[in-house]
Amino acid sequence: MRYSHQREAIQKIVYGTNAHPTADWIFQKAKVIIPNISMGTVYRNLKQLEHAELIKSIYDGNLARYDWNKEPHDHLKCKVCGDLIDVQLFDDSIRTRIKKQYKFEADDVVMTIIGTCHKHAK
Amino acid sequence: MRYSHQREAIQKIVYGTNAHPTADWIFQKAKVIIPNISMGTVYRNLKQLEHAELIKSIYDGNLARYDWNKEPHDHLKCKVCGDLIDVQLFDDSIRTRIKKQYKFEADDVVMTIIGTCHKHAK
DNA sequence: AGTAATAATAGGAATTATTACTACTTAATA
DNA sequence: TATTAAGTAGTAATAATTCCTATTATTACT
Repeated sequence: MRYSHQREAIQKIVYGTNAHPTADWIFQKAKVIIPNISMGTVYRNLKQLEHAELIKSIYDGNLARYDWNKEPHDHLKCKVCGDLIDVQLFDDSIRTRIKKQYKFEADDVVMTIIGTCHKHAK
Repeated sequence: MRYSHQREAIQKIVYGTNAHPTADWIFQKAKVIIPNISMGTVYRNLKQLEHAELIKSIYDGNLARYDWNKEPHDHLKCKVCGDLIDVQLFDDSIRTRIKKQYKFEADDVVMTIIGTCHKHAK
């Protein structure tokens, strides 16, 4: 993977937020630095960065979001404000359990807990 | 919600398979029964059935799938054959734990385990 | 049974997220 | 510094889903 100004900017944008940004959000930020950057460049580089394991992609419903946090972790999704909050719920023991119980070789556990975050407590 | 021939057909199709069908799969099946049914009708009714809690929707990556199984359950997604397998991994204790630990009111736990199913064991 | 009110439909256009294509540009390196 | 192949901008294409509108069908009320 050859260096590019565009990819460096995109990586810095993802690394600079905890907001689990979408491709479009990243595109808007990138335009400030590189005014004529195109959406295709954003998608291509996000895919490359993911492939190089420099970022992770997560699905929020039918929308892709990106995360600099490469450690296995889960998300609390607040249905009021839409926030995605990083949490650490399960350790590696889940993989062994799944393997034993279902004869399934687990690579990745993708978990999202949908509910209401503390900001909207009544 | 008023009766319609179309909705009845769509519900029966979802109830008649364990394949976690997509909207388009359901559309193809529905056309056999109602040749000039339209995609909009399929989507509208799937949404209504979900709202009436007669079916559940699940996201497989960025693609919506539908499930007659309304009990809380999780999915093993095989990355080789694409199959989604229903499993029961966690009980209600997870909700209490999430509430205590993160002050988050959990409604639904959406979990997908990505890996390789027993059919492709080497 | 006949009719009025309105939910639901078919068909197609519009939208949204994402990918593909292509001629031009730029980073790596010999 | 000249070569070459990866990367880019700009735009067209695709896929999934939603929206729109004139027409149809179900239900409620005579």
